[in-house]
Amino acid sequence: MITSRDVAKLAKVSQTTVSRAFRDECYIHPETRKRVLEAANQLGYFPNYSAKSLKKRQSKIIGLLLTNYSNKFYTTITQSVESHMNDNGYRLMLTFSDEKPDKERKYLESFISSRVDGIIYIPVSRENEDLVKATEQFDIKVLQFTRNLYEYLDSFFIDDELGAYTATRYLTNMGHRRILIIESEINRGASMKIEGYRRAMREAGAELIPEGMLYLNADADPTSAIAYAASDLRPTAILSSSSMFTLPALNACQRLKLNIPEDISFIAYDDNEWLDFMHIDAVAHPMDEIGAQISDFLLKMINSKEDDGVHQPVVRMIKPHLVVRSSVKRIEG
Amino acid sequence: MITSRDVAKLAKVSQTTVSRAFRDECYIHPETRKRVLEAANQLGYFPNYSAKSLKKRQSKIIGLLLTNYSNKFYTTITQSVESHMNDNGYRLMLTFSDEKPDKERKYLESFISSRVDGIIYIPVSRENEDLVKATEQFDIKVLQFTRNLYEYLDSFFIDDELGAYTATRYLTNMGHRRILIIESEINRGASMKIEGYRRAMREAGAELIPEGMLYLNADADPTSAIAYAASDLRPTAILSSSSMFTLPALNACQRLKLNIPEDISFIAYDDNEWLDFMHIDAVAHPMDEIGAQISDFLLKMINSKEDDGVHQPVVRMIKPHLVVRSSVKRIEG
DNA sequence: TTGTAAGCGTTATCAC
DNA sequence: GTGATAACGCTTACAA
Repeated sequence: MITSRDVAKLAKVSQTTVSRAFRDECYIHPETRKRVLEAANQLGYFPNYSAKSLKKRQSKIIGLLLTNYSNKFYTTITQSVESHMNDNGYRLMLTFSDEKPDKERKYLESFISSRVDGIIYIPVSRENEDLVKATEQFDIKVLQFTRNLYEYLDSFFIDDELGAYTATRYLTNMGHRRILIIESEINRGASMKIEGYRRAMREAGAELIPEGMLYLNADADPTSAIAYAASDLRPTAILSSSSMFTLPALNACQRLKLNIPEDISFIAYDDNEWLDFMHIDAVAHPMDEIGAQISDFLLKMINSKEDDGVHQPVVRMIKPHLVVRSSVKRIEG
Repeated sequence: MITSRDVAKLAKVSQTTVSRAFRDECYIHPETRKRVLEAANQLGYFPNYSAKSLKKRQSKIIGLLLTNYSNKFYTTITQSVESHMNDNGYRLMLTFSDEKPDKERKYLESFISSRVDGIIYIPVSRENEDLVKATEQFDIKVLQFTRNLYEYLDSFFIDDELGAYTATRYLTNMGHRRILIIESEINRGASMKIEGYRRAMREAGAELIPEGMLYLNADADPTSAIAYAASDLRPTAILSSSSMFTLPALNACQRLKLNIPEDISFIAYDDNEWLDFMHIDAVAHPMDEIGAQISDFLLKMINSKEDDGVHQPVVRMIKPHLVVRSSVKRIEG
């Protein structure tokens, strides 16, 4: 294994000088640097980041802890974040909690032991709050993403209330009153999407019946559940507020022989290219921006050294927008 | 920053003993370990992986170098690989070359400096062969994925010849003779998919005309190009052999008012859930398996220490299969 | 079973 | 500008 010592020997300089040649902040004679770099190249020398991290007390690694990749949203953000982080000299460590607190725990521990400089993560439960607090000891900056579980952490998430409101509002404006919204069971009681839905419905003077809000978990057969609920309620429109349920909802419509938009209107949450192909309206997120914004924000946190005083958590809302295509029909009240 | 020394002090043992308590291979009295672990817990101690890596000369990191996330295939594999690697105590470093040799170079360098234990990667060009060769000096195991660019590297890829053959063969069996295959321009001249297509066509005694093979690059308007080609050739079936062109091809059919399968049959390469929804036949890959297989294979490479002698490269082909739905109509010869 | 001491490959500090 | 020397926080002999 070639080390800076070997390079030093060949270049006839001290090991310290080799180290200097590989950092641009340092005082070093241009010619010396050139000689060192040549020697390094000749020997096939690559600096050892572990040693560097150990000494500098910064790993130049960002930990990304997602739940899974079920959603195009996460994969797009991942790639964007990776690109931005890399542009700034950081490497990305990728993990998935799978919505399981014990996996979240394992990964947070792993991040701490890796001495990552920052963590972007989708919190699963407050079960691992001790670890979140422990990050502070190691000067690891943590950014909550998507969910706002810890009130004292900086947070970056989609304004789902607005997203669902915008979609529902569009439906009510088009004359719809019996709207079925589908949401994940996990979010029951704390769903901002349901809040947005309610607000729009109230504003339109539409009746808010419990049957209009369908909570589903992924394991049960969602298509059947939706078909059942739809044939019961006979809604004029469906708002699939989780990408997990969009295809099942579409399937349910197909099973009930309900054409979109003739027989039923449809809006999906989270846009993608095949929804575009099928001319289905969707609540979309400015993905390119989001990745850049999260990255910049975390990098700023990392580079600021305000260890003193109380930290006022920053909460940044990302505004989604409705992409109108042709899956919503205007109907008569 | 709490170190093993602090823990040692509190537990009234030597620092070595603390180190031992955190590894299960070592001789240590159960009670001592218990005392140490308690002390560690009390102090909020987390072992420092950089120090560990430096000393042990293994980072327990796997570098994953993909081109991008345009394809569901890669995201699924990523999650699967991450999961398997984590089960075996490895962390995943994720990067994207974006098909650019200079980015590939930068990431390979980064992996080497990180002293990753293994690399799974989609090679972009042989421009960075020096780095691929350099990995050997650092005992970094490299696994090519998807593409077989270096004949001396272990390799894991989809049998695209078979995939395209199977799809085309199915079409010819259903009576089709004028089949338009769409392939990426990058692969022109070296496309195994085109090979498979040709073989099936030959076997069916179908005429192989150049117009039947459409090479496209992503930047130009693929929908128009496909629509143009289709209205020219008037194929009875389309085989979109790259997921990049599936939606454009579908769009082209829509634009030409060609219904599937009544007016035109269709098979897509790379399956996904919305193709299922649209009842479109597709060449699918055993994704769950693939992630597990790649991971196991790389881990075996890492754990084997056959530094001696010449290494016989292992080439593993993954067999895709055709998922028949209802986008192919039987027609009369 | 436990402790001592050396060293992994860097960077930081301080001379010169 | 450059070089010696001491860490960084672990693991690995080797000794007790």
